Amino acid sequence: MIATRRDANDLLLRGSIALARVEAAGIKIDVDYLERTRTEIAAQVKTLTAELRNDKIFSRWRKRYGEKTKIGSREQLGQVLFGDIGLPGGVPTAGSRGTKKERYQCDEEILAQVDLQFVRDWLKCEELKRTNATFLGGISREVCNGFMHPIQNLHLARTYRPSVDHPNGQNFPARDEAMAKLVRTAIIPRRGRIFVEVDFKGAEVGTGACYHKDPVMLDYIKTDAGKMHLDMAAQIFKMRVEKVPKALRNLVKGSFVFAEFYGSWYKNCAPSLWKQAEPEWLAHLARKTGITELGECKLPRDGEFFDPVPGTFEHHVAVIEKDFWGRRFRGYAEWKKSWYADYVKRGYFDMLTGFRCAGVFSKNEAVNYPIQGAAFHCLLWALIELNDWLIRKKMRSLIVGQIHDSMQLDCTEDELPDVLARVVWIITKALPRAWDWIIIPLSVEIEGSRKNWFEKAPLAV
DNA sequence: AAACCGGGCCAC
DNA sequence: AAACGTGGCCCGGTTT
Repeated sequence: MIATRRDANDLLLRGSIALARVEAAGIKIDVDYLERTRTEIAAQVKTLTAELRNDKIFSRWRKRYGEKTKIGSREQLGQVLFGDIGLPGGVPTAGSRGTKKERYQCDEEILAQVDLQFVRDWLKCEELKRTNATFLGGISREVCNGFMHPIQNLHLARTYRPSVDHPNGQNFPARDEAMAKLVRTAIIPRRGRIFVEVDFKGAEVGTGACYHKDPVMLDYIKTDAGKMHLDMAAQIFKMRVEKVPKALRNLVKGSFVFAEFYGSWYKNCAPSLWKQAEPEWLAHLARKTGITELGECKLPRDGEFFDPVPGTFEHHVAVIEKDFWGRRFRGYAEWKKSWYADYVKRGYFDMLTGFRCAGVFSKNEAVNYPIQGAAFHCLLWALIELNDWLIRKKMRSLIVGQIHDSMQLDCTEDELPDVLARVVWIITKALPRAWDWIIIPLSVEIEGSRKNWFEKAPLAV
């Protein structure tokens, strides 16, 4: 059955009702830990700030800005480092708010190249301040009787994805181990329960394949979806697949494969890969190919195009990109083209889940929205089913959150096996039966902890 | 003082 | 021709 706009409306309504219950349930917070940690971090920030103020770079900063000196100002730091001292690396850009005033770009990537203790300490200090303000502070502000109740929105994103606010429970640190620990330790299950996270494996890649049906992609998905990142890493860095280090595979996954899926291109991917690659990977590539230079990677300007120079990494990535879309994932590329052409002709496009997007969209938007939206709708469908079942069975276990392709549960010990079995059944069996456009196998990853979100580990079903 | 905006950074 | 998609939120800086 093809999903209709009526189906989409029903999903939105039932989804809103289910998410209202998620909001009401709320997530338990270890308030003691939270407030203790906020105090500790504040003390660390104070110490670090005092050290920064003793540095001779800060004297220079102070001399220049006087009363206006603000130690948290990136604009001022950039001016001092790259303007006054004249360190290399800073790029002046146009100022904000239509003013012509130039300022130096001063993000972490640029600052990481400055070999000064002052700058390393400044970055550390800012990260701690940000963690305390955005995440721990954000939770603390919203805690009520030991629970936070983030607002679940289904009507804000152009993609028909969800968003969450007060606080945003979808962007708590995960990748940086230290930051993740600081924040996620505060998220705990109710007394005697287990905090569970159910994750849709490869939700977006799989949903994309349901649109374009690219045979190579389908093959990867049916055998081992992760293999494509390995293959691309091997191709780009001229290694045997078995020799590709995990970190390299992850770099290629993020900075090439997914970037390309979202619509990036070699002019952006090549510098990103080059800058993040370990020296030994680049040395290996140099031995194999003679490539020792990134290349200019100059973006088109005033109608002028700058061809990559053969022998550079830019050129190398351009060639691989051509192979990526012209051979490896040709079916995906052709789908993008015809999908966009159809949209331009009609002025709208429909998702596999029945949602219609009408309006002005760029090519990247028009090909990404339907994938992102429908991928989330799979999770939403499962969340609604699980919620209904929990109510029907008078279970005490609760759904407490959702992050696009995962849901967080707060399960009682006695219900845990049944809940997990049901969730697996809903996603892997009931969902593909309900939506026959799903032509790929669905699988889930389940983790949990009796302590807190950070301590989560795989759970056996 | 409030409103607004850009830059930056967190997640998927 | 176009060129990384979607959000929330913090801070600093500027305008109202």
